[in-house]
Amino acid sequence: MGTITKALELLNLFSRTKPEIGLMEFARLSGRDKATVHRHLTELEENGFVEQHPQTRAYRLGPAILRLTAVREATHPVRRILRPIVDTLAHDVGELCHCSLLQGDMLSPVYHADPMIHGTQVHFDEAEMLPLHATSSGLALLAFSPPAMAERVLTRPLSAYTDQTLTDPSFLRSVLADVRQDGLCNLDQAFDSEVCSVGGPLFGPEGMPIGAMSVAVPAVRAKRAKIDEIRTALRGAIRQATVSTGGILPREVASLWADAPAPTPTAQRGLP
Amino acid sequence: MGTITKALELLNLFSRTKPEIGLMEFARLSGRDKATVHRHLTELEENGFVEQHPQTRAYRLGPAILRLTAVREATHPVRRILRPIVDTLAHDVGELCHCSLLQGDMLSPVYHADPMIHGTQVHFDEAEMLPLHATSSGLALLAFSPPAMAERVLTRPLSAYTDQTLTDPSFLRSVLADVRQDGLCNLDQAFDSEVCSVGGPLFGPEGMPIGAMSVAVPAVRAKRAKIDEIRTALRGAIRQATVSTGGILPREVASLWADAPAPTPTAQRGLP
DNA sequence: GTGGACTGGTTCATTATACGAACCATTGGT
DNA sequence: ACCAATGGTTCGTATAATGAACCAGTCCAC
Repeated sequence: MGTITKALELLNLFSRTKPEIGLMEFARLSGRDKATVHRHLTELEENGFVEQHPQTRAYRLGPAILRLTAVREATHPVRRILRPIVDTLAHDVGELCHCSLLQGDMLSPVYHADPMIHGTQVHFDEAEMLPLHATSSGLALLAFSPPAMAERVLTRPLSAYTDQTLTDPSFLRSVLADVRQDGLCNLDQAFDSEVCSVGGPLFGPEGMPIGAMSVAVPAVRAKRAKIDEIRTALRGAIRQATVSTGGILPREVASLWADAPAPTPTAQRGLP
Repeated sequence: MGTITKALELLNLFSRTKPEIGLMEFARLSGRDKATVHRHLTELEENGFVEQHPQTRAYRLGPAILRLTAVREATHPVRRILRPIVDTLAHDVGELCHCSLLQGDMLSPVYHADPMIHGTQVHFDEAEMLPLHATSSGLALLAFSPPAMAERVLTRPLSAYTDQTLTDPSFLRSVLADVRQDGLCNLDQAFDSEVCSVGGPLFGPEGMPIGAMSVAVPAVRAKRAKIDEIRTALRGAIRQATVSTGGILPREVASLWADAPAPTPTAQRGLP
């Protein structure tokens, strides 16, 4: 593993619940020597990726990432475009929605919205990368990815996050086949033991999946009717998100969802 | 220079006008060997800091920075808090406003707003780091920084961006003394040959300057009355920004601006 | 106050790793 | 068919990363 990766991995140790980390804690969490971590941190600090609290000497994420995000969003405003779509979806279905982009073999959260209208809420940490094999987002994405990629992911050791996580490659292959027939992926308590989710793929300009959008529901509220409502709304949101970000819905998916409503939920009224 | 810095510096080559960069161009711009750059880029890509366009093979900023920004903003929402303040200021004075955070010996832009009500507009690239000695933001910040920092910056070679950039350390020291008397810094065409700007410092929780906010005006519109209007509005915005981000206005500045209006511009009406 | 158990930070000999000239493989233009 | 680009890879060399041992400051119990 290269030095650059070692340094950048330190940044992944920050999270919503751990926004500041001291030197020794960094060393423990990363399993590396204190001196090494210190050199990496000072170099990250010189470049503004972390900053050090002058009193406590703890480190936190620095201003450089804000600048870089502004640059990316100025020319490639994925987050800005997805935000209102996710907000609307979350409001319409009354549950937590989030979208992520593919990063290597994981999903990197981009935005999430929680309508907060229920007492129980699904917890979502945008710092946490999501595995492909244990989330509805991930399986939805894998289903429409090149077969080589799915194989690469499925033939690796698959960690179980709950006792319902699917870790059998051959069974997962059959799940992917189902998802290809359907366009969406329903998953029960595979990543979080009290959460059911429905996810679908987002496509890029070449019709390749580049990310996913999904709705997460506390298992206790995941009745059939609710899930059906979510599936309808999600299809519309995904279509809108894909088109708005400059992607194209592959023919196979477009025909699958030919009867699906347009993004405006009013289209549903005509149905029996 | 360490390997980490070499890799992270590649990210600074992206800008609003150059959102995608190919391997050879990276090598030219960074002055490093093609093989080295390629290794750095692949390692950055593995960590999601850049992504590669599958067809053109050019690189652009990746999804990881979005995730990290979300983590920082969730626990330390400087940008989210500053945005409406800068928007309001830009609207009130009708000119481009921006705020930046200190990063080493440079300023890292965090947000800017352009009311776009005039034909001529000041150009602002959030990718570009700002020098301390040649901007009103930078001098405002230096004026209230520990003397050791100002000395460190002023005794280095000071590059001239225009023929009016101040590069004489002793003269700059006198400018800083004036700024300390006044709280704000006016600068004419020191960084951009057709732009005048007024800047002031933002303070952190220990009363130390952590950034700056400024208004940039095309030189042709920089009449005395306009500048006075800007100075008044800027003082209010800076006070509001400092307080809202959890900082404290040092006593010296608070007393300087004791007669300054509260953030709401209505306070001005009572003046003769 | 003294001792001990924590921190954050630094040094320097060892060794792993980053470097770059030279090398393919493709592409696009003439 | 050729040349001039580009992106990408290889491998011997030399540089830069590593970590055990070392300070120094802080906190707390006794």
